[in-house]
Amino acid sequence: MLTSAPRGTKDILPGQSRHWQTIEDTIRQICREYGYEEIRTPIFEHSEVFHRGVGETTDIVQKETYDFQDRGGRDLTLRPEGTAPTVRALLEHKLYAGPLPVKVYYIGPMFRFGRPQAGRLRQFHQFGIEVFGSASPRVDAEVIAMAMDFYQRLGLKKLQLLLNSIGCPKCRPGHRQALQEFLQPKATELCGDCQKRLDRNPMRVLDCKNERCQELSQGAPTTVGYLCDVCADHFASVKELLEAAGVEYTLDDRLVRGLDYYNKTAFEIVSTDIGAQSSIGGGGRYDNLVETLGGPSVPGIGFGLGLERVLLTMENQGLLESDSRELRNIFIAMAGEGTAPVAFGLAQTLRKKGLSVELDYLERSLKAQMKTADRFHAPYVVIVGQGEVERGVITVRTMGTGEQREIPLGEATEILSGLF
RNA sequence: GUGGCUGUGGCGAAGUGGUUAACGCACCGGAUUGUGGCUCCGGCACUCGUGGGUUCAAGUCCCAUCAGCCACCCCA
Repeated sequence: MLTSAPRGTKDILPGQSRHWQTIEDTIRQICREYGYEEIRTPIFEHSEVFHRGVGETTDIVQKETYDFQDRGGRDLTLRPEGTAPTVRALLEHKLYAGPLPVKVYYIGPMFRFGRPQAGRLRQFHQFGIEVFGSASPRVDAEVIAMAMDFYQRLGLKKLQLLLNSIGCPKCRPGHRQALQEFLQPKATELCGDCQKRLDRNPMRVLDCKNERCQELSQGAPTTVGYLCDVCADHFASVKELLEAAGVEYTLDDRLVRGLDYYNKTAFEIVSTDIGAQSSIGGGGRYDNLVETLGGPSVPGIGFGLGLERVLLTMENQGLLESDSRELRNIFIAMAGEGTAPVAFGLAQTLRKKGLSVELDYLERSLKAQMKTADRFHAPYVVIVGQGEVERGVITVRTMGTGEQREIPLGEATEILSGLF
């Protein structure tokens, strides 16, 4: 299949790349305003980074990673998410030893092996941020508010912010036990996956999509019901701060994120406009991840937003302009012997003045060149004809009105750049 | 990994097993002399995803395979 991109990957063609650029511009802008600096990590890491970071029991690690060995026999993995690599970099460069908190963002491709469908690719892109070194609920609130601000700037509508707290290692055992006791009697009726989860990670039963499991877990003990004082206070503060910032949220006591490293605050943003994969972003606090990866005890929190899903939502909400062609300021048409050097030279000087200038590369008829100029929506066309060249002038045609006038070649640069 | 639907020119889309595979859009060229947008005329398919098979004959039937789409699992 030499002529098709690998399954689950997509070329971003010129008509689309414009939209990516506007999203990226928005990202850079918002990060500047919130005080986040970019970090760029490799797209592959030693496999252990993800196995230990994301969690061995996680679906992502168990069946979705792109693992390979390089020629030196190293076990490597294409990154399926951005947090673990960021933490690795934090440790490697001891960023935690500098001023805290450390606030970074990243944009880039992620890789997960799964069947492609609407809003799901094997190579997709995420915009994520991470904050290290503060356990304060202020950071939780800022991170969440920033995510919502980002969507808002792009014009996304009808989004829902789901919020939950899944507690910490102190309060989780209590909840875990209560949950297991609640589910145990019904164990045989749960789906296969959940029967395994019951033992390993019973929380996950709560957000199982299986209808029967949903019914069975009705009324089950929730994480918020078992929060320790510290976690409860923390959660209350996060909510209070969000309200103060005017960020609307929906409490969802079944929201349990799929990555093992989360604790306390967990959130997810969903859109109803992109098919079955409704989540367009999510994140949470991970106060133990840095330690898990062999570093000091440094609290962290962050989010990861799926850019394809953002784009999909924008598309389905009619937020993308359909006109895909870049505009040109000036098109230079030429016809006849000896006109090419004049046209070419003029194009260069105009470009150096900052104008977007197009000219004919196919040696086509003047008529064809005019058509091309029209397609570029060039407001002005410069016609360099043999007669003009001999007289030391060029013709400038205003496409909107069809008016033409001749100007001396020597003054062309000044006059033309003065039009913009 | 599982399931459903689909696969004809750059795109969209016809095509009851049997001559030269419609049409639309896009693209290219032309409609007297160097000029756009409208109109008109013309041009543009030696693998009908690929490989097998059935048949006198297959784009049209069967199988396999690949790919796309959608859904499940899970997630962004």
